[in-house]
Amino acid sequence: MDYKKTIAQRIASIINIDAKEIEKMIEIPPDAALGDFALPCFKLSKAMKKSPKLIADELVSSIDKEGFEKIDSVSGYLNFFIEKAAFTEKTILNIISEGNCYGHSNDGAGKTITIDYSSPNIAKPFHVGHLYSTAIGNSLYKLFSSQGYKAIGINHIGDWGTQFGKLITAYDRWVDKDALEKNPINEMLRIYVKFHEEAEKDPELEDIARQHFKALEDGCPHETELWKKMKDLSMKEFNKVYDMLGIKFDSYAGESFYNDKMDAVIDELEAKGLLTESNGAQVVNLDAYNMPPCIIKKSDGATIYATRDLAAAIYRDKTYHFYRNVYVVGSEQTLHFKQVFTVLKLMGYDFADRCIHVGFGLVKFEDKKLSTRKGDVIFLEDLLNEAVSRSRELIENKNPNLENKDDLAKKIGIGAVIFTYLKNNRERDIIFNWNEILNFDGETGPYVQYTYARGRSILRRASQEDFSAAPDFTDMVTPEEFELSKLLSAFNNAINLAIEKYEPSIVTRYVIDVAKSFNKLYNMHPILSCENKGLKSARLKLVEASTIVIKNALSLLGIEVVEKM
RNA sequence: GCGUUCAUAGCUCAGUUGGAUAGAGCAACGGCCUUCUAAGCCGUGUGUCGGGGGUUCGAAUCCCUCUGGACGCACCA
Repeated sequence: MDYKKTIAQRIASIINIDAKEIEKMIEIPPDAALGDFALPCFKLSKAMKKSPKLIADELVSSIDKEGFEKIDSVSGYLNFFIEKAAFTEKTILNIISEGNCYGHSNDGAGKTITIDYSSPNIAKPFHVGHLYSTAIGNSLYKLFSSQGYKAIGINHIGDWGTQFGKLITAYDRWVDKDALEKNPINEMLRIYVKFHEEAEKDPELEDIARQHFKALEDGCPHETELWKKMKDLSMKEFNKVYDMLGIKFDSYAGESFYNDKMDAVIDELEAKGLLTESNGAQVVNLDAYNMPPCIIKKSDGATIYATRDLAAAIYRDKTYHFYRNVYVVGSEQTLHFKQVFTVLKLMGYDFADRCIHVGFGLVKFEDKKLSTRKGDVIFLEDLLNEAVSRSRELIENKNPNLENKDDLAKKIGIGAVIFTYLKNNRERDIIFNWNEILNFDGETGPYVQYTYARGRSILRRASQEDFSAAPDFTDMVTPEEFELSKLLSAFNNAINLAIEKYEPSIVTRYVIDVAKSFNKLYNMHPILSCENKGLKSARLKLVEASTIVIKNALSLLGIEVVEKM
């Protein structure tokens, strides 16, 4: 039964206020001792011209109490206590029958969501900053998919732009071809950093770089060949990281993919009278929107990222007919996306309103920013490897007899890193700290995985016992059992909120709560040695339901579970 | 200077969209493994919710203002 709805209907039948209005007012008390649901009567006070306390008192005496243990009136609040056994039984059995699909729905059937995430730049290292977009985007992909949306994961690879002019300039002068063979990203990073050092002394290099990029756009063979080579080498490296993370995309259409689609966009802007010339560049003036102009074509005739983003948005609309077009890109680009969406709107594209920029904070060191240009970066691969070897060490320490230790270490270590990235509000900056990210105690990925493994261990033992009894929930009334069941039943709320706010951390927080609640119960109430047969069986069901929810929730975050650890 | 955004315990952060005594984790200290995995559980302490106004029966949450930080502000992405 949907308690909020039921309560609202019963109250609506007594007083003359719409049930939906009442439903919105119902809340969950801060302390379970106060009740499971509550209706604050302060808002009703004005309309009914009575004191909140009197309203609550009158409702208590007249409301239908079926399905509730008791209903209290406490200082203006109407507090509802639901019948525990009936609730836990229904919740738990429902979760088990839905299994891997628990939490899923068809709410988004027929709607397509394009999600642009990860999008690293070719010829640059995939560093710890890139994981933010990658992890958030991947989780959103799974969240939307779980609700029946058709999600399209797009890796908008940064394989075009002025940086290639710089790289080609640097390649021509300083590349070490042996080093490039052995460790392509390192060598490309080295010459990219050297370019910026040299350009400080000799600004002419910047001009040469721009010329090379223009030549690339015009299809000159030398530039094109080098571009291809660097792209192939980079993609190989990126795919190594995606394999470690277990992430795949539906499309790798990067910036270069739109190279032949930009002229049409520029023509269209021209035809719609939106282009003006300013200091030799072609721009769309956005004064009316209190924004700087959006540059479409630079004064040297080359395009810029805004042009490519316009072409990409139009392409995605035509190709996917999206319901939402989501960009998981750092918050520092907020203005850029506002400009692009506004230009789309000015072009007459209504889908502009369905384009969403999902921003997130910076990953930085304690004292400074990560900077590819200066070479101040930590490779994500190094972080992941470090996390894996740390968890491998812990396994050796704590449980050396486990099988497949390497595989376990990988799932735990990488899961820990992803979990950390998805734990907090995405708008927050992440201050990169090795000790913190490699700490596996407390509210961490390993904690949740450990909880799952504990639950699975109990279920394994139970299945080996010669035990069978029909589950009987009538005695399942302790606060721990009831609280855990309530949490498990709230999985969908967490998912829906996460989707509404494009915020995976809501699911991360939720699964931490489930794990905490489970561990508390685990320590207080024996399960396998429970003497009441019916209750033991019911508790086993609760354990099973808990493992299902943990597994499904972690899966929405892109994290795997382990059976033992 | 303009714009966006943030400020909650020593540190890192939650806070269910305005509700009941503001909560976790880490760090510190103490307790719990001959009983289901101690990567766990239990206990102990700390707050002018950045300051000041306002709206409201009621504000960490909404509005204004000040202070401090982050990010952005046309030919990088």
